[in-house]
Amino acid sequence: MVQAVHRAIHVLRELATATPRLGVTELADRIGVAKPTVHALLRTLEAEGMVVQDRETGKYQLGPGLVTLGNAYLDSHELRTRAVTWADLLASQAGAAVWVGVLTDHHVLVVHHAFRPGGSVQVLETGASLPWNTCALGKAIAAFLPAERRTELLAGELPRVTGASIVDPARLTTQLDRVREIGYALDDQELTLGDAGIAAPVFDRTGEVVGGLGLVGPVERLLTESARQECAIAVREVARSLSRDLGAPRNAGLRACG
Amino acid sequence: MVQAVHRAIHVLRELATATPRLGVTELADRIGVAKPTVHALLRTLEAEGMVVQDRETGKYQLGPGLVTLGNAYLDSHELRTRAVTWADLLASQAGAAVWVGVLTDHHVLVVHHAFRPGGSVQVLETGASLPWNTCALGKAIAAFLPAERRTELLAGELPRVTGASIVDPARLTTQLDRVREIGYALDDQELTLGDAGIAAPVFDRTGEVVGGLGLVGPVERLLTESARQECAIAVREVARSLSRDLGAPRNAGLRACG
DNA sequence: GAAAGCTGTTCGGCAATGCCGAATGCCAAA
DNA sequence: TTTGGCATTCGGCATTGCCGAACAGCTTTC
Repeated sequence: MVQAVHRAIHVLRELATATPRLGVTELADRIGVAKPTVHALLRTLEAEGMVVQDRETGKYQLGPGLVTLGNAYLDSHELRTRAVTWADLLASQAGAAVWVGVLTDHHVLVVHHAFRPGGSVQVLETGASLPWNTCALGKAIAAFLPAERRTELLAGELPRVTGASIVDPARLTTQLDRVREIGYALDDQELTLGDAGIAAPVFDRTGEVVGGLGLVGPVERLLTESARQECAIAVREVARSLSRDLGAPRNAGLRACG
Repeated sequence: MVQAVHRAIHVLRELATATPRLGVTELADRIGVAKPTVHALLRTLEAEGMVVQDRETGKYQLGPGLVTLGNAYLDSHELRTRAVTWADLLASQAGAAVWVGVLTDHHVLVVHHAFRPGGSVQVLETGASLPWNTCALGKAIAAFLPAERRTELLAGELPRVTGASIVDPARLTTQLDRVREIGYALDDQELTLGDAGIAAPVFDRTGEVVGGLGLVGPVERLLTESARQECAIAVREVARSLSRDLGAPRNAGLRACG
C-alpha cells in the first residue's frame, strides 16, 4: 500500500463529506497527519486539478478533474453502456423512471438514470450513492451475491433513511430469500417517502451479479396489485435481456444462490 | 510535489483515455515507471475503489469511487448549485437545452445540463469536456478572462472538431473582442454539426469570470435573425442574475476586459 | 505436447522521497 | 497595535516507496 496515495484519497474523501471548503489545519486534524504533509498532498492534487484552492480564504475544495475521471469511468463501464438503450425502452414502456446501478461497498451507485417520459421536472440521480438496504436495486443485487459477501453486507451498517427503511438483518435475509425465488426486489418508500422501486439483477458473462436495473416512481403507480405484477415482469424481462447482452449464461440467476 | 500521488493520478488519467482496460505492463510503459511501482499504485487505488481489476484478464479499469468524488465536487460547486434554478427557468423560457460550464485548462467542463422541455430523447452532457474554442460557452468565458490568461489560451492548442470550428488565433481574438462588446458569444456548428450555441459569462463576488451559461440547440431555431436576438437577451439576462446571486458587483463584466 | 513468450505478481535491499517539528509570514479580528 | 489563527516554508531524519530480478500462471507457437 502506497501511503502517500492512500492519504491523498483520504483527503479527497474528507473534502467530499465536509462542508464546501476545508483548511489545511482542519484537514490535518481530521485525518491525523501533520500539517505540512497535508499541505504537500494538497499542492500536488491542486496541480492535477483534483482540488481547488479558494484564493480568498486559502481553503481547499474538490476540483473539476474529478468529474472528468468520474465520467471516464461511466463511459468505460460496460454495464452502463449496454444498459442505456434498454433503460430508455423500459422507461417509455412503463412510463416511469429507470435506474441502473452497481454495488460499491455498502452502497448502490446509480450509473444511469432514464427519465420518466414526458414528465415534469426531474432531478438527475446519476452518481447518487444509496444504502443498499433501502432500495430495490440494492436488494436485487444483494440477493444474488455469493453467500459470504451477502452475510458481510448484512453484518455491516444498515442505515435508516425513512421510517419504512428495513434495518433488521433477519427481515432483510427473509426478503433476499424471497427475491431469489421471484427474481425481483421491491422497496416501499424505504428510500424516499412516496416513492417505490422494482428492480432485478443483471449478470455478466461469468454469471456473477454486476448490477441491477429497476423502475422508480410513486407508490400509487408502481405498487398497486395490477401494476406491480406488470412492472415486475417488464423489469425482469429487460434485466435478463441486458444480462444476455453482456454475455451471461441463461442460468445465471440460479447458480449464484449460494 | 508528492511523486507517488502525481504518478497515481497519471495512472488514472491513462486509464481514462485508453481503451477500457489496461494491463500493468502496458501502463508502466506508457507512463515510464517500473512495473512493480505501477502495481503498488494500482493496488492502493483498487483498495480505495478508484480502480477495478478485471478478475478474468487481470487488467485494470477505472472504479466507481471516482464517480462519487466527481459528484461531490458538483454538489459542492457553488456556481452549479445556484445555476440549477436559473438554468431550468431559461430552458423552459427559451424552449432549448441549457448548459452551465466552467473552464478547466483548455476545456469547458459542463457542470449542469437542463434539458429542452418536453423534448424527445436527449443525452445528458454533464461531465462533458469541450475544447474552449469550439463552443459559445468557452468563448464567453475566455472573452472575460484576464488578458494574460487569454493569450495563454490562444497560444495553446485549438483543436478542430467540425469543419466550422475556428482554429485561427487571430479570428478568435476578433471574436472575443466582439463578445466583450455585446456581452454574449455564439457558436455556429463549431462543436456539433447542426447545433448552435449562445452563451454569456458568469462572475463571482470578486468580479472574475467563474463560468458561463448558455443555450444549445438546432441552428435553425437559435440563429435565425429574430430568434438570435431574443435568445441572446434572455441568456445575458439570466447569466447576469446568476452572477448577482453569486455576489458579483454590478460592473463585473466591464472591469475584466483587460 | 513441450517450450517459449507473454502476462500479473512477489521479494529484498538501496536511497530517494516524503514526512514531521519548528519557524516564518500573512491576514484579520480584538 | 497586538494577538491569534491561518497557510506556508525549511531542513534533517528515517521511513517509504522505488526498482532489478526472480516467480507463477496463462495462452500461443512450433
